[in-house]
Amino acid sequence: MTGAETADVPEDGALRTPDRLRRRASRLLSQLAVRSDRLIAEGLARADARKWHYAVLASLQEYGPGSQAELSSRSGIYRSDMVGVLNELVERGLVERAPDPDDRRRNVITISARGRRHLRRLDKVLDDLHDELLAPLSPAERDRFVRLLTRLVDHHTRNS
Amino acid sequence: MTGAETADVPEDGALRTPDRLRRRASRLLSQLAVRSDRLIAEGLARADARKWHYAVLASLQEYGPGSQAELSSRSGIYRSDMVGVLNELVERGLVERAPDPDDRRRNVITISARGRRHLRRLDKVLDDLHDELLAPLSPAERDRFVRLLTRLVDHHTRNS
DNA sequence: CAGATGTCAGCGACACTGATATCG
DNA sequence: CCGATATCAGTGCCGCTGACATCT
Repeated sequence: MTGAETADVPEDGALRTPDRLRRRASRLLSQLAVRSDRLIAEGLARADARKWHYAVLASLQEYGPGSQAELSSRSGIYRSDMVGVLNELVERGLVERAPDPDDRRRNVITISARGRRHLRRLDKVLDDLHDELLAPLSPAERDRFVRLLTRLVDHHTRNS
Repeated sequence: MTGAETADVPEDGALRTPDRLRRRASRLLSQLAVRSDRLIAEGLARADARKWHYAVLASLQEYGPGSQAELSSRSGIYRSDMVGVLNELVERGLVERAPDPDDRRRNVITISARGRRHLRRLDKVLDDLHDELLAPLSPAERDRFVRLLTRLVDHHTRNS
């Protein structure tokens, strides 16, 4: 039953199960990322938001107003995509976009009072969603998981 | 400097840094998944392969020949996308696609000798790529990481 | 002039849907 | 008739590229 004709399996003890396919970190990672993205996207959609909205609003509250290019590097959204996200946020009255008098190429983006309220709500929504995402893990495990993820992400972004 | 006007941060000790944005598991997850996908895709491309090739070949070797629908559920590729992947594999002589005499709706897919050789090579390539992916982690940490990922993926696929 | 900025149009990959013809 | 199968066309999202006009 367990594929007998191929014996190229080492005595590793770690990967001798027949599901080397399923145990590959890269596969697990992209599978989980897809589930996670969907979970988050659907949860935020119920609050009439997308994850980019949160990223921009959070970066505005934490680091203050800024040009679109600045917001772009803060939040990880491409300059090209920033435009559309800001259009949606302005439309909803969550941020204000005003031309910078000191540098007329730029727009200064500021979070509004309504935007701050919305952000607080999104933070709660996200807390709940992450509770759902990490449900099978204990608090300590969640912490370890986030720490491992952080180290990996840091490593792969430093080497750009 | 550390955002003073908002005090909705509990004394958790875990998330009191101003980068709640960056520490969100969902964000870390999708960021890392993107990096990982790219790393794997580029590595496999150098061996004239894609990750779907590996998935199909590995599932064929481990579970034996099968119809396209079977391969689809084994490997997680959608039936619709299976067609194209198999076209590429047949083109390269790595699998054989023959109509099933017992059920003329089906094709029976079989891995070829060349496919088995190719699979062994891909397994080595993937080992190296995962070494690169998980570089900052010790062997024990890699194991823990994979275990955590597995539990999360399992949880989110059981509840379909 | 080089370089930064905001904007727009488009690409390729991916997970997924829907329709269709064929067959059990 | 229902259900499964293989195939094809197409959608929406995402990270990313290229080009452009404007301004420093």
